[in-house]
Amino acid sequence: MIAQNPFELFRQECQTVLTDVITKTLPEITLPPISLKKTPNLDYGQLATSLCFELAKKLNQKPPALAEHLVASIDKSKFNLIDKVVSAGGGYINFHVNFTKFSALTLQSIKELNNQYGSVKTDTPQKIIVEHTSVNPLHSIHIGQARNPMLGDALARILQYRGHQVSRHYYIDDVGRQSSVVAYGYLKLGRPKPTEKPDLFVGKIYTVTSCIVEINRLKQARDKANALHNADDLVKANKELDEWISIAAELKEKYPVLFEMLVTKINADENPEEEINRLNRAYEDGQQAAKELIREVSDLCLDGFRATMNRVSVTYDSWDWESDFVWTPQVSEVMAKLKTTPFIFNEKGVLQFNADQVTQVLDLKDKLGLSPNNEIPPLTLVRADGTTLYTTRDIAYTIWKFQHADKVINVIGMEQSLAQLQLKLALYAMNYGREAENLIHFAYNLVTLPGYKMSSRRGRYITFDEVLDEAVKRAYEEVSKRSPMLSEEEKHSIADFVGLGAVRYALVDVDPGKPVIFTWERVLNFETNSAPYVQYTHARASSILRKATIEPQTTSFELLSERLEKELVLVLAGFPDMFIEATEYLKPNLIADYTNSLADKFNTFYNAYPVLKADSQYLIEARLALVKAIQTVLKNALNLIGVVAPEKM
RNA sequence: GGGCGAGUAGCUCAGCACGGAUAGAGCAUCAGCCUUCUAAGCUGAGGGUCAAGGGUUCAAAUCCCUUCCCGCCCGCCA
Repeated sequence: MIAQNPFELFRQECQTVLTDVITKTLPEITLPPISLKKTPNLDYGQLATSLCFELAKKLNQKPPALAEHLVASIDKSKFNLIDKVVSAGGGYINFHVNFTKFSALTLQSIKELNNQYGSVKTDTPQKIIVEHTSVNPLHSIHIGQARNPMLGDALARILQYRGHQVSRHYYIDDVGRQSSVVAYGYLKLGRPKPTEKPDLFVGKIYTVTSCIVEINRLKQARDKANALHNADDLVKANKELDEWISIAAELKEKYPVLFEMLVTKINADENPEEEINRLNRAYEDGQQAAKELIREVSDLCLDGFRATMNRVSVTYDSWDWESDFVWTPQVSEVMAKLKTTPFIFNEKGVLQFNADQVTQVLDLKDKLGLSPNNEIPPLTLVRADGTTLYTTRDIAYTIWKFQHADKVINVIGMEQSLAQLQLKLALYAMNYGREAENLIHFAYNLVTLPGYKMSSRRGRYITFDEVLDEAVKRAYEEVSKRSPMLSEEEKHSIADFVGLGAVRYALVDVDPGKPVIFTWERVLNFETNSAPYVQYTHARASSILRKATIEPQTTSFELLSERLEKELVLVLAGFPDMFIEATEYLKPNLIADYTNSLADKFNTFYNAYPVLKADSQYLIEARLALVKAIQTVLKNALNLIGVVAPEKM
């Protein structure tokens, strides 16, 4: 017999037995909702209900007596996966599984379903867009941004495994002023070919250009304030200028050649600021030269991003340019539609969206879980000069996404919560209620460096590539130390998946709501509770299977009678449950936790009992089947968070 | 001022949606285990007023209220 979710079968059986006995022995009460919880340990069975505590009061009985009474009245003839039901702990009813049958069911199911074990398919498959990463194409992806693709890719993987049709989208924000700044610098340099990894190359141009331009702008502001005798503005300008000049000194030292070149060329322009604004407007208008230029720089940067993400097996199905929504009528259509709603008002020539009014008119506060005194600030849609803002364009983009999907999950930092809420309310306002309800902001907290703030304008950040390089390097040292006999080729290949796995795991493992303070120690952990630990465990199981001279057999499961063996079977049987929870509640970190706890249990077992040298042929066969199942499940789970499950390491 | 997220062992974090049996891991510290299948491993020890106070309940780290503390957001930036 095979089951997609062995534990669920047991749960259903317990549920039926319990329901029957209550309706039979307590016909006078209406059947309460039955809650069966996993027990803290094997001694209490596998599932328990605390129902008697609640019923006892109603029935004016003591919980233990009630539990006894119910247990005594249970019809045992229906037991299949249930071994026994006992009352315990002053009122609990504990259900014990029949391990002979349950081990057989679980291990055979894993063997049979193999890489599909755990992938319990949803009854309601949907088309889902997961938008993630979406780093602006201005400089290399840094460690503070890398948490996003790690979470987004894990989400996409689990949703797909659940049977949804998932599409991974990258939104390229190329319309902002920043894109024009980098393109301007790139143009001044004569559109050079990158001499290094292209995103790194573009990043340097961006940092230096934006610094020079900023100093220029501030000098003008200072002179103006001086002329007008505006003391406040003068102080402000001077203060900012001081800061930028210190940044300039830093950059000049770091990239002397580039800096000199850009200073010379940019200062040759009468008004660099105006050049950039002109470029920006030309781009929004879709003028050919501007289009070619900005797309060219952006593409360079994106090539670099693709290379970086490729290293950690993250890929995308669609690259969506923000500019495409501006050049086509999509953004203007959204504006036209919004204007027909009563939620738009004009303030000094600026179009605003009254988000709060939407919550009132459509009575959404309660529905969206917003506090009644949470007054949502209005959103500016169109500037006085007629140009649109980021969130305005995002509305058009979101509507477009819903033309291709039933559900949209945006993996975006939680500092954008308000903007994401306003976006959702705009959908409601435009009568896109279904879309609004299926728009999910998957928020995560920031990654910061200890001691100082990561600053892209100072070019002061740790790139994701550096982190990956360092991880692989340290993994290599580790392999060389632990397995000096391996060939160089093998060492490098192991170092690669260990290092990259460690980083992926570390960024997915923590609750997304918690901030992560980046330390090398944290990300490059090779010990318990890390990808390398789980990978090592998988390799260890693989090693046993490789050395086995007999086949795993699925006949003598009653021999798996050690407590640890039973616990292992339970952990394996619980994989589908955990997977469903991780998917339905969008908690990829559960997967990482699960791999660790399975690895933990297996390693304890490994140290306590021999497999290949067990007492009897039958026991060897049964334990081999257990090891095989563990190997399969570890592999399936690791795959969901994009970590390689190696045969050897 | 308002909103959102967080506060659990010296440090990093699970557990909280759905209340339940002695609050769990790892790091660090200390003591052990490689002539049996991979020691990136295992065993054991110490370490907790679950931020504080109140409330609901047979039962609260978990639910409700108040307070404190930290981060983020409240732009004609993205």
